[in-house]
Amino acid sequence: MSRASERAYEAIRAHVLSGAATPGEQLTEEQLAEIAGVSRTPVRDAVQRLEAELLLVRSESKRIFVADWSRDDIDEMFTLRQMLEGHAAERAATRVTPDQLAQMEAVNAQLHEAVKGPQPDLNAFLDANRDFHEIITAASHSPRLAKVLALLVEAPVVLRTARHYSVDELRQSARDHDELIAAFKAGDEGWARAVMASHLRRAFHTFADATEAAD
Amino acid sequence: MSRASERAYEAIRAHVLSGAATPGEQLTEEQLAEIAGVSRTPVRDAVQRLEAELLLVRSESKRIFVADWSRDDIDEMFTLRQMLEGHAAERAATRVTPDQLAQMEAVNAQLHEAVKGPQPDLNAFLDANRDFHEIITAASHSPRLAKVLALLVEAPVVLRTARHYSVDELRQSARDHDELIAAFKAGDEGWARAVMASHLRRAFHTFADATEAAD
DNA sequence: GCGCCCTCTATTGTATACAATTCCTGCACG
DNA sequence: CGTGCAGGAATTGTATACAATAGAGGGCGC
Repeated sequence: MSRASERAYEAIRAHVLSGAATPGEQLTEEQLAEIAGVSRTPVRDAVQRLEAELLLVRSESKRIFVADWSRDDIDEMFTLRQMLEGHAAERAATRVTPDQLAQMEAVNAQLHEAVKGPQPDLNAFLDANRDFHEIITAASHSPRLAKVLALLVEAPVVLRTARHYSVDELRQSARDHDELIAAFKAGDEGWARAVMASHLRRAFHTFADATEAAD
Repeated sequence: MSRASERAYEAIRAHVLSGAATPGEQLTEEQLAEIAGVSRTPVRDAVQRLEAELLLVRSESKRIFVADWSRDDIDEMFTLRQMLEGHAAERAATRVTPDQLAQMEAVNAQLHEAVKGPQPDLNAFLDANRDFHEIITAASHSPRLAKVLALLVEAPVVLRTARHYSVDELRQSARDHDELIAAFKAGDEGWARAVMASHLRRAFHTFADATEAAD
C-alpha cells in the first residue's frame, strides 16, 4: 500500500500496541482517520489488515474494537506457532542457503549483544528475534506458511508493554537460536523441528508468566 | 459486510472459480466493479478478502491477478491443512458436544447419499464435505485455528472444474468420516488426529491425480 | 413505574470525482 | 538496430459527500 494507507496501518498499530487504546475499547473509523491524519478510505484498508492480524475485531454490527487476548488465546496462538514454525524449521533444515545461515548468525550475534549486560536492550532483542524467525520462515520456501505465520506472529506484540522478562530467560532464547543454527548446519530436520518446538513452548511460559506478573 | 461488498465478494469469487478468469490473468477493479454491479469501493474490500484467501494476488505495483496454483502449491496447502486439521480433530475429540456429533452424522449421511449411485452428485458431496470439516473446526474451540483454516480451505476449490474423481475415492472419503465420528465418540484424540491426517493426505493424492488427468 | 416504540444520533457502507502512480508506446538519438 | 526517454493511457489510491443501518435515549401508553 502506498503512503496514506501504510501510514494509517502504522499509526493505528502503534496506537493499539502502545497501550493508548485499551483492549475491548471501541474505535471509530473517523477517530482513527484523525489519529493517522488521513481520510477514512485508507483507514478502512488498514483496519481490514489489522483485523486479519487479530489486533482488531469487528462486532456483529461492524463496529471496531481493540482485541482482547486472554491467557488461553495466547496459549492457543503459541501452540499454533509451535506447530507451524516447527514445520518451517524442518523444511528449512534442508533448504537453507549458506547466505541465509550467515544472516542468521549475524542477527543472532546482535541478539546475544542485546542481552549481554545486566540491563538487556529489550527492543533490540525483540527486533533481532523477529528477524531471526523471519529468515527461517523464508528459508522454508513455503509462501502460504509464511503468510499464515505472519498473521499469527503479529499479535503477541500486543503485550510489548509487559516487559518483565528475566535476563536468564532471554539468554536461553539466544542459546536456542545457536542450537537451531547448529541443526541447520547439520541439515537435520528432526533436530531443527524439536529445537524450535521447545524454544517456542518455553517462550510461551516466559511470556505468560511475565504478563501475569505485570498485572 | 453488507449488501454491495458481499455481493462483490461472491461475484468475483464465482468469476474466478468458474474458470471465466484464467490463472495469471490480470483483473482491474473497474472491470470487477462492472461484473459485480457495484462501485469500486466495495470491490476493493472484496479483493482484499480474496487476496487473503489466496484466490487473487497483487503484483508489486498493486495490480490484481488471478492466483496460479502449481502442484507444489497444492501439496503445500494440503500439508498445512493436514497439520492444522489434525490438530483440530485432536482437540475436537475431547470437546465435541452430542449435538455436534449428531450434526456430523446427519451431514455425513447426506455425503453418503451423494455418492450412492453410479453417478455421484459432486456438488452435494463437496458441500457436505465442507460442512463436515467446519463442524470439526468449530468443535475444536480454537478461534484462531478456525480463522487460519478458513483461509487455507477456500483456495483449492479453484479446481472445482476438475471433477474427475473416481466414485471409489469419494466413497473412501465418506468412510473416513465415519471413522472420524467413531474416534470422536470414543473421545480418542490420537485416533482422531491420525484418521484426519490420512484422510487429508489421501484426499491430496486423489485431488492431484484428478487434476493432472484433466490436463 | 415499566415496557415499547419511535426518533435522533453515531457509525459504517457506497458512490464518485480527482490525484498519484505505473505501464506502455513511439520516437529520437546513439 | 537497440536503448532510453518522454508523454499519454490505464490503473490504483485518496478524499469527500451522501446513504443506510444500528444504537441510544426519551416520551408515551398501559
